[in-house]
Amino acid sequence: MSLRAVKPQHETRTRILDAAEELFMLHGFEGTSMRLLTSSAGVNLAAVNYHFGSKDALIEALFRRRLDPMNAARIAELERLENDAKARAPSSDGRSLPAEAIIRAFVGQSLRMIEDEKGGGRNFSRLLGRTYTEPAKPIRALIGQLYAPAMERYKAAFELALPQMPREELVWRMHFMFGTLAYTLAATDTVQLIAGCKPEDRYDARLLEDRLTAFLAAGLNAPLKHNVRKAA
Amino acid sequence: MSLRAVKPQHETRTRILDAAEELFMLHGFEGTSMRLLTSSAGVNLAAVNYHFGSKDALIEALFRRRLDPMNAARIAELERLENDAKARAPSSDGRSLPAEAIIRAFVGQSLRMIEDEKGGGRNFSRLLGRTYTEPAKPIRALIGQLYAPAMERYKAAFELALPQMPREELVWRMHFMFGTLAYTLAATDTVQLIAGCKPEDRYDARLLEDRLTAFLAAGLNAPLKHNVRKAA
DNA sequence: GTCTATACCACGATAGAC
DNA sequence: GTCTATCGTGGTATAGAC
Repeated sequence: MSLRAVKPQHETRTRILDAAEELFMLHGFEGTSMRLLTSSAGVNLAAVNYHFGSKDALIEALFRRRLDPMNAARIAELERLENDAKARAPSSDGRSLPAEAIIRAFVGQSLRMIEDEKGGGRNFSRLLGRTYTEPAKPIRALIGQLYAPAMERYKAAFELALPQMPREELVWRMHFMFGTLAYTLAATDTVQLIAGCKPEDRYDARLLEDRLTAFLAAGLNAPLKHNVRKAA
Repeated sequence: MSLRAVKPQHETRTRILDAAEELFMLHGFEGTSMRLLTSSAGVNLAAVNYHFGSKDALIEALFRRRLDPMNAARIAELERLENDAKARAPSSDGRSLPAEAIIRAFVGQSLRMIEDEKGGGRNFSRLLGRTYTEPAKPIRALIGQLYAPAMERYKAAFELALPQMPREELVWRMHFMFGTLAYTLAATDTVQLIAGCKPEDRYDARLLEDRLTAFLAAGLNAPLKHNVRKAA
């Protein structure tokens, strides 16, 4: 057994990714200079270019590191719920779940990351929430691509849960839901628009999950107005 | 009577502001260089510094130009609704309005700007939606400050409309609502997370207002769960 | 007052020595 | 893997022309 300390694989890569997560969250992608980033990570200025190729490629690696496992967990959670429902009612024709359970499965994965690690997950959550509206098109495209598999599964689940809802209206309401989730993630340190709201405070992730799920489930199930029906 | 053409006051300022609105929307604040901005506006590189002082000061002027009238219109609209309600039921003790009417008054001001001008208002809408989660703290602080007067009035209106709701829950639900609005504004060209949604298409602002108002009103009026009651 | 030309330092990226 | 020098470009400041 060797006495030397375990040398983590790609330690430099990890140090860069962790520093990038925090600094991108604080100052944005363009607002974070490579000089600040590499000096914060304790690595050489050229290390990012060596390990990732460019600043953009670093950003991609940063999102893949967290988003791939997160969306895999989302899909696994949805399938677990569907299998449970099928086991409990084997005669039922579909794998239909209550819309609220689908919403909770989706948002829970994001919200739990807020209080997950000593800061890494929290930093990433805020960063992710902000990135839904990122101006740079390649980054938006990447996010869309990383979300696509989970998004398809959840969209199908919502269609099963709400067979009476026009498809176009469902798409809009899903759109609204992701907006609310994105803002909630980003807003752990965003504009204090509303007096009395202290978004800097420590969160009870479970309570926030309950609040957000209740809000979204009610919105998703809002009564259909006539003009909306006609447009669909 | 002079024959010379009317020389608009501060024409250079206006050209810079209009170009900045489009370029900041397309590439973000940090992603837009002063050299691109000034050449697009057809003005000298130093013109921004002369007329505004700095890039940050230009950003502030850009938001003030649209946001001050917009929030003034919001307050005026709310007061108009309240006076109408009072006139119709003079014996009523409060100026209480239905929550849905308050929501519509607020979001309508933003959504109508999407199809307002030949591009300026539309550009600004997207930019504004994205800026709620802007990383740069001075910009977030500015937005919060510009919204503050309208926000206070609308918060008071919601408190009148929903006297039974715990204050903390109301603040969270207002938070969710602004997130949804922000995302809806920004997402006219954002991530295509959901297959089948074509956010680039021309909007019917009135239809979008109906969809969004219905979603938000249902979320705001969502039933209160026991744990949320207890936390409040 | 308004605009132009130009200089200054920091940035991202890269090539090549170690 | 690391370090350094270097290139083109970024925001900013200012001197001076109109």
